[in-house]
Amino acid sequence: MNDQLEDPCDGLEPQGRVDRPVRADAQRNVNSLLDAALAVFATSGVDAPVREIAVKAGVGVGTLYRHFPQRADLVAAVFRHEVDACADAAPVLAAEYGAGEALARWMQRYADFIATKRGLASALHSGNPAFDSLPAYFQKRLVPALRTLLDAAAAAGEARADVDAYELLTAVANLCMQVDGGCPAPAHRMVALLFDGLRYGAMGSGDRSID
Amino acid sequence: MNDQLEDPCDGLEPQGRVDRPVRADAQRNVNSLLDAALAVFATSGVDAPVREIAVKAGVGVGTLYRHFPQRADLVAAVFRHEVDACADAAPVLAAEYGAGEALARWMQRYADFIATKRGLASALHSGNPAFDSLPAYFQKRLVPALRTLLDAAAAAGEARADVDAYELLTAVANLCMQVDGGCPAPAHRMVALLFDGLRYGAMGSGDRSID
DNA sequence: TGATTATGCGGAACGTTGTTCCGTTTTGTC
DNA sequence: GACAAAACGGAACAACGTTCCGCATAATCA
Repeated sequence: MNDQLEDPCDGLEPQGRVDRPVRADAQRNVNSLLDAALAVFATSGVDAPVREIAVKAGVGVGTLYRHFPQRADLVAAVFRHEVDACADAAPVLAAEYGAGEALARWMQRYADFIATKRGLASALHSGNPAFDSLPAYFQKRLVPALRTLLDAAAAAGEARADVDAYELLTAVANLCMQVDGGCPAPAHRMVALLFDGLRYGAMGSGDRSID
Repeated sequence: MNDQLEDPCDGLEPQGRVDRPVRADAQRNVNSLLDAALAVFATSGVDAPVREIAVKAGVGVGTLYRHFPQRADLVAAVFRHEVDACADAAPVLAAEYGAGEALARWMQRYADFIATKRGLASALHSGNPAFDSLPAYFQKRLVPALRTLLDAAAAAGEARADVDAYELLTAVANLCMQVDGGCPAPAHRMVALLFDGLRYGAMGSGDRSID
């Protein structure tokens, strides 16, 4: 797969110290909106009314539309925000735990992320151009994050070395996509099983086939 | 897979000669609505406004909602109508052509059906209970239709005998799902390729593996 | 054929949605 | 503190799905 993709995300949150600084209240409201949207999407689904999100964020709908010109832009921003949070968890876990444990914990973290994105999956395929860049962003942020953990675990002899990060990512996604309802326990068990497979492969010669 | 499923579809179109006959104008309007909805969905997608469908059918929205209490019910009815048309084409083709040719033509017919159902695929997974029975209906009508053609072609030595109807059905569906845009030519070529695979298997011993 | 009645029809009207607009408020700068 | 630019709030608009009810009409019996 190709890593030399254009970055489809910028200019939303971080330092825009060119020309004019972002006003403090604007920055605060963007954060409030992202938090509120995340909470509302989790409870009422991605089809929840924008007004509900604006109320929960304590802003008017005009403010919402100032920062996210279309509803889908807000959905996409929340998605990117979550992808970022998941990717950023990787180095934190790597610093806090051993290589194998960090990998295991991140896979569960990623599984939780996927499990809460049921409504988004169909939105992604709705043909709305606001979602066009999301798959690439997903891949660009998450594949390197997992690859780093995977390589470290392999170097420490705590995971097999012949697993592709992208394939593992989609495998876990498919695994968690099946379970319905709010209960994450079955997905957790399946992911744990998969991780044990990684661990098992590290014990032998390393060229054992996965399937 | 199990064939002893409840029939999820009845009481919509055919003879309701119990108690009271269906009024002629009502029957006519239902047909007009199904025709209009099919045309509108094809041009504007399944998200087209109900008013547009009512206008095209030459009826008021009240009439539409009398026959289809919810928008999704109309979508589901159109889907079932199309599934019926596709399934009913099988015996017609079988009577008109030789076994191999009938199978080939039906597969193309089915591919065209799938190719025009892009918007429906995401609607199916939207969680709306109006769509719950559709996958079962799809399977119940189409699997036997294909199996009959497949068996006849195998008996005539024009197709291999070791292919499961359901698997072939989903394979063609996946094949046609990939292509985007209105051009059906690539899907047709892929399906033709698949059919040649069936034919090829018939020449040898018959136990050659497909993949 | 004409009267009767259940059945069906039409489209105005309602509630909810995404989105726009503009007068007012707030923020950063001199 | 004064000023301009930026951002805010929420009423208002348009489009949608759905409901409602007065009116039309097809089937039935005389």
